[in-house]
Amino acid sequence: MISQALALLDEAGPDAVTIRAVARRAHVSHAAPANHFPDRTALLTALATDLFQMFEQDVEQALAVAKPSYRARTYMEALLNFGLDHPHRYALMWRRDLLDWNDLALNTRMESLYAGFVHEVAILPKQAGRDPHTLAIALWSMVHGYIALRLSGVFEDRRDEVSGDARTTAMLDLLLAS
Amino acid sequence: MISQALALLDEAGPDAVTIRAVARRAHVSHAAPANHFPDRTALLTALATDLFQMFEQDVEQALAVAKPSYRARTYMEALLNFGLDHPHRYALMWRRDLLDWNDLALNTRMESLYAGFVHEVAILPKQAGRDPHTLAIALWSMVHGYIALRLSGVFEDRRDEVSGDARTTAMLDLLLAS
DNA sequence: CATTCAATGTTGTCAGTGTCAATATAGAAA
DNA sequence: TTTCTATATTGACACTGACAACATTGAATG
Repeated sequence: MISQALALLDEAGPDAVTIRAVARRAHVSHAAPANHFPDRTALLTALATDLFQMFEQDVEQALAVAKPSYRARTYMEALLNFGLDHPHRYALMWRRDLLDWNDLALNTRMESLYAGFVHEVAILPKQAGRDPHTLAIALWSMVHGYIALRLSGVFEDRRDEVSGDARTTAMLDLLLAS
Repeated sequence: MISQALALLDEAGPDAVTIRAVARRAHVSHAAPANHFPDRTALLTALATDLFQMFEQDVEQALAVAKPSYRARTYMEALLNFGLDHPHRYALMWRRDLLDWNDLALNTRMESLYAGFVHEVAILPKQAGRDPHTLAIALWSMVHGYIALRLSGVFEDRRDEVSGDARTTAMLDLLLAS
């Protein structure tokens, strides 16, 4: 069920992940999914939970080969890569109206992801007296906002791919330097 | 038509702004809106265009009474206030799947808004040799990301309203200081 | 004033959707 | 062999966006 939902998501975005479309793709009647997920929100929530888990694996993999002084930065670059490589997945993961934000499994994944990032930020050097949460939120916000705006197409006609990545690097430099 | 759509948007979010609901609210048959908007996307695009215009007026008003050295910051605070005060409006304005991103009127509004911000950033002091676009994108991304994450409810249970605003201030300080 | 015609509104229909109810089936547990 | 739980199916309902056919209205034109 979820694997078919993921395929639909990648192909045509969250809107295309309909119960009936998933059922068709699984060669099953339109009401069969109801036995596994009470409603569409539950299906999408389960899918998003898996996506958070997949992303966390990406991060762990990237951190494993990262220089000790670049761990926070590696974290952000992993987020950036995930978002730009899988726009539909990224979009779904933050769509409050489509997910059950009170779901335990989903919350656990999100907390774990965020806690990992805060930890990397907290062990950054030159943290003298500064609240790591504030810095973590600022950094996360910037990366999230940049991905969201790029996926919205806002920056699309203002620069090409290559210079965009260069700008991203410059942005991270800017904030981390401070 | 649009005023009813706005009312529905504020009450129950973008999903509630359906052609038929707008028609019902206007005491008109379900197909009447088709004479003014070819499809739902066109209706939502027109609504979003108006929202961008309304936001620009907010900004102008705020800038009119802002200290000369705080103009860029005022801009960002206006964005933040708009997003947090009108979550549904803000959400619609960046929903690529619901709007016609090639619409001329919408693009004009967005360009104008962005150009105004880049201008304020460009005239900031201590700009020595730095690309104002990079700084503008970084700042805009951070504010946008922060709003998006707060509206997603990610930060919800991590701090209360007041300290959240304090944190926002701290974030802006952080980035502008650099 | 009468006619024309473009703008706008109405009714009816279609396929697609989420959700529910009633029913069927299969397979493990007893 | 029987029972019962998990799962699948069929059918229905209300809702949606979209289209087609038709009605109304009112201003411009002769």
